[in-house]
Amino acid sequence: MTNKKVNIKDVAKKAGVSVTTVSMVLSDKGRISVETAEKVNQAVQQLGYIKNQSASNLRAQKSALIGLVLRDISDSYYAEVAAGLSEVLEEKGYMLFLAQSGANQEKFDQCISTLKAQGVAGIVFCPIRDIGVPNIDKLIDTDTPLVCVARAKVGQQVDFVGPDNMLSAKMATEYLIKQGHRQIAYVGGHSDSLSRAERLGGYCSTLMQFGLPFKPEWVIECDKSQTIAAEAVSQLISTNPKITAILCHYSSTAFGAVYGINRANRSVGKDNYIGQQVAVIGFDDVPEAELIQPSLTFVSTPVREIGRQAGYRLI
Amino acid sequence: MTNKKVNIKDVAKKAGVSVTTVSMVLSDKGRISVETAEKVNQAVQQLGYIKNQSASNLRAQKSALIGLVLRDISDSYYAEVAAGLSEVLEEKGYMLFLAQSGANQEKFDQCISTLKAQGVAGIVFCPIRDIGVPNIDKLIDTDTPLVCVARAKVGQQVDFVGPDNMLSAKMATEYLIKQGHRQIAYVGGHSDSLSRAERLGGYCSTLMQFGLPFKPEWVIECDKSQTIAAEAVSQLISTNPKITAILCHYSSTAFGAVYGINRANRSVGKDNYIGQQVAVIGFDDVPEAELIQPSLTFVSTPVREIGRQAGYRLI
DNA sequence: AAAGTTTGATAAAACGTTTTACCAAACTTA
DNA sequence: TAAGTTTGGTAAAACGTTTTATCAAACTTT
Repeated sequence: MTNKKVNIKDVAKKAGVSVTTVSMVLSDKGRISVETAEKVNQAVQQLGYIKNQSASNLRAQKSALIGLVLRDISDSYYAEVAAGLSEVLEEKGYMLFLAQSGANQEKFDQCISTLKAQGVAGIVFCPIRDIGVPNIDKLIDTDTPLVCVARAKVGQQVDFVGPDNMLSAKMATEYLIKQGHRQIAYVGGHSDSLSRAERLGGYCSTLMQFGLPFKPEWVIECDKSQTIAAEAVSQLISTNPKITAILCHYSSTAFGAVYGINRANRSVGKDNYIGQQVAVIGFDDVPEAELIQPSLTFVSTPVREIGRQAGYRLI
Repeated sequence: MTNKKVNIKDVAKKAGVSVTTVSMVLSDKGRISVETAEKVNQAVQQLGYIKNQSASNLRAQKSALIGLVLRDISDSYYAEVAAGLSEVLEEKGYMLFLAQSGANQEKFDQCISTLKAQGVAGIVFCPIRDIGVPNIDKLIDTDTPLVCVARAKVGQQVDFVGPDNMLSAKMATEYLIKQGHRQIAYVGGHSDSLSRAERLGGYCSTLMQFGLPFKPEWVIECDKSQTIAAEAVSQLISTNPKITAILCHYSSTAFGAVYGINRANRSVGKDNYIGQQVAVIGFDDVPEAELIQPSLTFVSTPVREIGRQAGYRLI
């Protein structure tokens, strides 16, 4: 039992044809008769031949590999992007390379570099917070197509796919207004967050569109943690009892808000009468959220679709 | 501006040395003087040389690539595994290939085949439900190291990494018994699920260990969905009012149980007095579960660690 | 100073494909 | 039948590395 890997030469010998012919049969190029094709395919089958992609890529100077760089695949947002991307790539016969950049610039660059060494045909990346414009520029001057996937628009330099934050904030705000709410707060996120800026834009413009005032003191910046959000919300509605609805930047902010609202002796709900209840709308996708906390509403982002779009964009 | 990619030959020319020397400097092999090393490194820097891995792999007949095959990366369990695996691989200089097999056998085989074509140094896979033993055998006869990651032990043929389902069920059961519970049910999962069998084993043996009877009618098989679980639990505790605790196979089963318990006019809680409250323990990791539903307890599985272990095992 | 050894470097052969250029045989056309 | 064209196929060069065998020069030992 020879353990040597079978290569195209072995197949050629077995089929009684030349290496060229085998290659052509396998890649469906050139002119070959049905009989020889049949012979070759049989030989392939019998020997269990698997083409060596490294050799193929080397010679053909191209590959069917796509690189994906993201901070952490266990983040459900990124995982969803990866799933969507993988779906369409697979369909087109591409393979996906996964690289986790963590939160630091150096590792990010290294990921890109490694991917290029692998000869990827394209790269999809999710920028880390503090990646500056110059750094992105550094990536661009290459011949590898790039697509940037992010939670907010990061610049004009790169092909970009992301959610329409402004639109979803508009929708959420409009929904609340149409329910009769007039005092709507926005809680959560950091002031340097682009997605927050975009959503605030949608929030703000919708208020104006309906002739409602925009009050800066109703916009609260706060950390992602539930407990901090709970505290912030509790304080907010205690000092501003007129508030009847809250837009929450993170899903965790929304869950925290539930506790904050209870702590302030109010209750969470969609009913606007008596000003007792406070409506909460969160952004982000929370699977089965309505079952876990029926009183919460979420504006979902089609994250998987974003991944798919990135794939299409690349091809 | 020549757009041709710079290769090792260019570097050699620029540094005024041979190709061999460059290769040796870059891979830290052979004997080279510090000065030449310096020259080479400078040339690399100046030209922005990136090694062509395809060529390298081809010649060296090996690669630093690891393939990961799983059903769906957006499943948080698998995503966590991927993250753990990626962490340790990165550390060791390996790269990760991601392949989604979906739920069908054919695609699974194709994934494996593609990965082999890429010349991966090893494969980590999560078997899909209906992959039979013969199929796994088919994979084994290769020279590519394999590690199987699963929610339950799938056979002895392959190197296996997975959670200790029996142990966690033992712990959960013991915990409940020590809280004073005597009537403990197990709800959720399918009878052909191995992880369920393992957990039931732990549940059952712990009952016996404490001299408690095992009642088959307290073990309910049911679908993953919350609504179905709610219905099943409601019925279970209505017909068996003595039950004071429920082990739930999926986290969704646990969330469903909450509704089922309420529907049966009981309440969820850890207190065992009066037999009014019913304790619920779920398996699986639910991030921030205690904040979402403080009354639920979960036995967590160190999924990321499993991914890491798979990585170590492979190297 | 002759013989051995170490050091630092190199030319050339591989690795397994794809592609280019070319060819004989079999048909078509004039 | 001579000249062209199509068909089915091949030999050999290339892709960019790594590795093997080899070598001159510079030291060490006798």
